[in-house]
Amino acid sequence: MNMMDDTGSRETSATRAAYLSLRQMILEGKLPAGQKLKIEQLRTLLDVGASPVREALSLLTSDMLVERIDQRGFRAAPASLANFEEILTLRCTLEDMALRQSIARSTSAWEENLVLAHHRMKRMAGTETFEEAHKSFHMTLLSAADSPMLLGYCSQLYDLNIRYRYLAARGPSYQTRDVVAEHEDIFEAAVRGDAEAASAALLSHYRLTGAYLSTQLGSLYPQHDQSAAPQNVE
Amino acid sequence: MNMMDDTGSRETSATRAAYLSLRQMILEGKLPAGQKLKIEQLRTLLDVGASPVREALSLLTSDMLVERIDQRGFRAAPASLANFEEILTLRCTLEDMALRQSIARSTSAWEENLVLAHHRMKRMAGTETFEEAHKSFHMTLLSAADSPMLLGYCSQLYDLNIRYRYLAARGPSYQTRDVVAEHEDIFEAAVRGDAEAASAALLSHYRLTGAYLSTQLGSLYPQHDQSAAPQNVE
DNA sequence: CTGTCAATAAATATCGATATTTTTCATTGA
DNA sequence: TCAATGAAAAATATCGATATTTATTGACAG
Repeated sequence: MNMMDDTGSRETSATRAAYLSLRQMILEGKLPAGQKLKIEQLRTLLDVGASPVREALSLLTSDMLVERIDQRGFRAAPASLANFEEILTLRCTLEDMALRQSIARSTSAWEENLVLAHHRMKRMAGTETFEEAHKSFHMTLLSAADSPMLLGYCSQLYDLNIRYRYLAARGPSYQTRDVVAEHEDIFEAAVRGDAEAASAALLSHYRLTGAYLSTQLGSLYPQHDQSAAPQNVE
Repeated sequence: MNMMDDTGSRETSATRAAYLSLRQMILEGKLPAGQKLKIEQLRTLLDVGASPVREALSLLTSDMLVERIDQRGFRAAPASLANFEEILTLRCTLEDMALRQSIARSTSAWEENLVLAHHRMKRMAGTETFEEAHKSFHMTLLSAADSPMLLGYCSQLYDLNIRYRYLAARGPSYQTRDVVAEHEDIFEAAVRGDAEAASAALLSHYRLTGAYLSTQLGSLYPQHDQSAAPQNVE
């Protein structure tokens, strides 16, 4: 006897809850890049046992958001200008590939999903859920590609990029480019089935944002490049 | 009071040991694709507690060798012809990219490493450590590319591919192609600094092996795609 | 027969308590 | 003064014991 006295929801494991919280905190920079992540500290912060925390951190390793150092704990993955640029390059290559596949396999269901995702993103502009809708739009673009691993990489890289957006937001000024029009271009070309134009618009979108972020980040990272990100254990 | 009566060695954490063992077992097919991985079973098999096992499995999730289903445990990642082909495609794209970068940034140290890796691989032909030397050769080829994440993906995909080689080895016949000459071609072109030729040779190498594996696998997977087999062995 | 439901069995998830490292920091001997 | 050293403190890793959840089975009603 005991049970769900928590207000209605419940339903997830402690590990999953910890995973989602930690992930969000890292993406938003509440847990700064490179910072040591102490179990005991997180344990009390999230109010769960040590096991779920450890497991959540292990899981976050898959996302390259956390690094594990054998026998000496975990830390939030470091950030650097070089890492950001690598992410940008990889995204351009992989999303280009995925987008072309997706357009080539376009179906009416996909088209409809895309229309919806685009509409919702515009609707959400400025609100808290914009970030979510924005990712949804970009992933929907790619979703007709029949290649789960490729889509997984794209999703992962997208998230890694978010972290840099939050980081850049702390820099000097804020952007003023017409992102809405850029999305419109991508959207139109995709629905039209024009892979060439869609890809060009998408890459341009990323590169413009990338250039902007780079300058912002440049003022945060003088020039010390340091030890980038050795990802795989082993 | 207590202590290391284990014969001298020791030195790694239980989690790491479990990680390496499980990884090897999955790659070699001793833990068949799709199979449920029960904690208790593995706990006794590896002779460690449940925590290291769980953590190792979480870690293997990063490598896409294990799937985690919330609240109902882990299982070895399923295998399918479609998955194999996806891996092949991604490898071709990513290794092509990495190889070109690597050759573009070629240094004499890299050249020397490559000569060594190639020599060792030839030396090891037929022995137990060939697999290791073979991977080392391929990764050395790419190693001058200054892109840790890209190399991480390549390494991961390489490993996923190994699993299919083991699977295919159970199929009807065994290959008779001149793999040594193919490696020689790649090697020569790379040292010569001819990115175009090296890339062509590398992709051809992968596609030939891929075509061979596909036919072998075709006879193992009639046409049913996936959903795995929730079977228990023992 | 056949599908539903409750009781039981099995497995997963989580906690709390140690054992083992790593880190820190003051001390000592050149 | 400064490096080497060695406890003490802090943190990680691991175990063993439960709580929870999912899977199984068999009885019973339709």
